[in-house]
Amino acid sequence: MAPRTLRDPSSSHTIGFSSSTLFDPTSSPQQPPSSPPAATSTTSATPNSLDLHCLPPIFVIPAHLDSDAQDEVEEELAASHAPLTYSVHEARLFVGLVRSKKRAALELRTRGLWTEEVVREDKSVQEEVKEKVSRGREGGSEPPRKRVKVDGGVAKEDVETASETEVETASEASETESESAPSDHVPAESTIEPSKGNAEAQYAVDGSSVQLQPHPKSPAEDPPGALQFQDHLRVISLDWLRDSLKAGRVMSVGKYVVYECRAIEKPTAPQRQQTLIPRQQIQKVIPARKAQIAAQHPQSQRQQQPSSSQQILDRARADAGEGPRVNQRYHPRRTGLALDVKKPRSQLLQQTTTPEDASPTNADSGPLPPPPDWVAQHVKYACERSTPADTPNAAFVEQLKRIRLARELRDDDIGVRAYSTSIAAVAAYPHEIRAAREVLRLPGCSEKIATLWREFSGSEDGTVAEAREVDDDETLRTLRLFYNIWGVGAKAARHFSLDKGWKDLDDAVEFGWGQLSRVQQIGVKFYDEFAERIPRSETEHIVQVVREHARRVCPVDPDGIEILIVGGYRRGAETSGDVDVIVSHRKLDATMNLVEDIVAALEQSGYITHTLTLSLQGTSRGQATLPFRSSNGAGLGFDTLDKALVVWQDPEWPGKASAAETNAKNPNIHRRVDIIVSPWRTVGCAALGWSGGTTFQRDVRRYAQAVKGWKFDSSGIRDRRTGKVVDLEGPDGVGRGEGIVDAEKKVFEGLGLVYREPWERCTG
DNA sequence: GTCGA
DNA sequence: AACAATGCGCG
DNA sequence: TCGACCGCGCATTGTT
Repeated sequence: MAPRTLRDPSSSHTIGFSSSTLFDPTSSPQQPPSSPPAATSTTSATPNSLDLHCLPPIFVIPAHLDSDAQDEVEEELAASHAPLTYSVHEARLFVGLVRSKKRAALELRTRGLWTEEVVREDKSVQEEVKEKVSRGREGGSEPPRKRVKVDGGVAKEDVETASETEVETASEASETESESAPSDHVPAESTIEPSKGNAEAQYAVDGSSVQLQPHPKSPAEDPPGALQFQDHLRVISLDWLRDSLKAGRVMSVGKYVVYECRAIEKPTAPQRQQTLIPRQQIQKVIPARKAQIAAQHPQSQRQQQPSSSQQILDRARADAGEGPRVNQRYHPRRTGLALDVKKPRSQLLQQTTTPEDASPTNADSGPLPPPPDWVAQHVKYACERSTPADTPNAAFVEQLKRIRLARELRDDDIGVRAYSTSIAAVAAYPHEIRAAREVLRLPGCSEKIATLWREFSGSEDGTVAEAREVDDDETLRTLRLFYNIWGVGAKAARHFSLDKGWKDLDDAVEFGWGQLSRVQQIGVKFYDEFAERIPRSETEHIVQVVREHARRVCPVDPDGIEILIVGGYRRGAETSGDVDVIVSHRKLDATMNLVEDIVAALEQSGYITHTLTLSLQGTSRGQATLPFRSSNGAGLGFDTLDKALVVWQDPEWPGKASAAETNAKNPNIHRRVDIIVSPWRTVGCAALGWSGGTTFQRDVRRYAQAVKGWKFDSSGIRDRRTGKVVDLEGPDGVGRGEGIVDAEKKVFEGLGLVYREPWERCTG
């Protein structure tokens, strides 16, 4: 980690517009303060002689003003008889500590005032374009702008600021601080709070508009009172007030204008023909509008309600109508039609082996492959069938997954569940689907999925419109960006994007760093690194390190430590998004408090850089239930797992030694590692519970519920009625000579399920 | 979106 | 301060 | 036609 000089992270001056900075001409809010913020409040001492009564209604933007400073500003204005207003809608002039258009628009927007920039006519389009280009060059808006790397990216411009941000993030994140930072400044408590200032400082630094902004264009400055542009709103820098006070006269606002705009409708559902206007063109013409347009755009998602749901269904029907011969068979209307074809269909289901119905259909037909048993028998739980990773229908599954992602981003849990079911079924189907009929007989796949398949199979490029939206729709792209932050779910992503109007990670860092939770900050910090896939070899290495540390902290019987790598790795994936590893030990008490010890040891040796969450419920309850267990004869303690979700970075790298002087930083990618500690008694449940794909897991639970009346969890099984523990692994777990996988097999067996190899649990 | 009571 | 509700992650 | 759709622990936020 880069060395850094720190200024007091908790100092408010980066944000604070304190009285002293107000009147200090040298101090610019985005620079390290030239004077401490504390000190004297000159405010009331200066009775001013300005007369601002003929100004349009003024609104003071409170952002970055502590309440004192805000009061002060308002007092000054009031003393000058300025028409202060507290309604954004009434105001025509806005003053505040705002340095960029983007920021200005955001400030107004978050107060319910949506705007679009107005460009003075003396500004040619050419200039616009030029400006855009130069802005782009500056990094203000280039597209793949890799991140927000809270550290690296900014460091170029302002090492101090950037590295400070870096430090904040790190320190906040770490009760378990173990960065190689030589400076041990951090009181671990320095949580989230201070960093807001840093984010702000950083923003000011890279805010491209800083230099560009104050284009003193219109040389014909409007005198303060003259409003040639009645409907225009102007956001002006607080410097205007400061300078006016200093000069003792009302300065023309012209050169202080940060953002000139007009109010527009909050873009809501009804603005749906907007789709017709290619967004890119808008951007080309009026680049400065970009931010607003983007911010407005979110709502346009509604526009696809008619176009996607309804229309597609309609189209589906029409589509189905096109193929008259097979129409009804393909699209039983669930009510009547299904019955109409019921006979032929059930027949078909049972003996598709025979090419009986080969004749009727069109090109994509032919004898259908024999349906697997689970299809014929409508086996609906994914845990009852084999779902290998490689499916002949991968391309279609991919489309379905995109649609599911769109549902996730729209916070449609049920839709997500529905598509997951369909995906799992399609993924389990061993033949390349050649007819919609085949889709229809899959459990969890009905009209909609069949329709999608038709669209898919009929398309040039093997895609469907609804799936393309995830990439094409700007709203969804933005949502996805935020959703991909660890610790940000659908709710928060929508909040950031739709409510706050943030458009990219920079916005989150610049405008909302302080509103992010601790783990979200970590998630942002390592956004790019967490997105990197982990090859199997690295997973193995990481687990080896975990094993060594587990042994180290288990001195009584280090050889008794047993490890199983689960998650995607166990399912055979070439790469994983994270590393999941189960640690167990045959001795019951050996696993007690083991997570904490392992985590502590790994922090100690520098592998764990952050702890995202630590679950200790198992251990604490384990202790409590021990007596309970013995007294309760049959009943075993019901331990949940202890687990640690951590950020991992290998502290060793080639050339580390020589890097000491050069301040080279650890190039190893930060990884997400989940360490699960399970008591031996339930280690089979843990293995089962951590090895399958999501849908496989859900279906294990649904199956256990529906078929057995049990409540399955990766830490054990209970009977729903009696609440008693169901022990499938033996009172002390599997015995000598048997391992974790044996325990897992017993659980399958006890559940009445055929054992599925891990690579048969790839339900997506 | 699908299934089943 | 204690508790409840919500959001999120895990597979 | 209408409800159910995994189950758990932690962290944060809201309520009293």
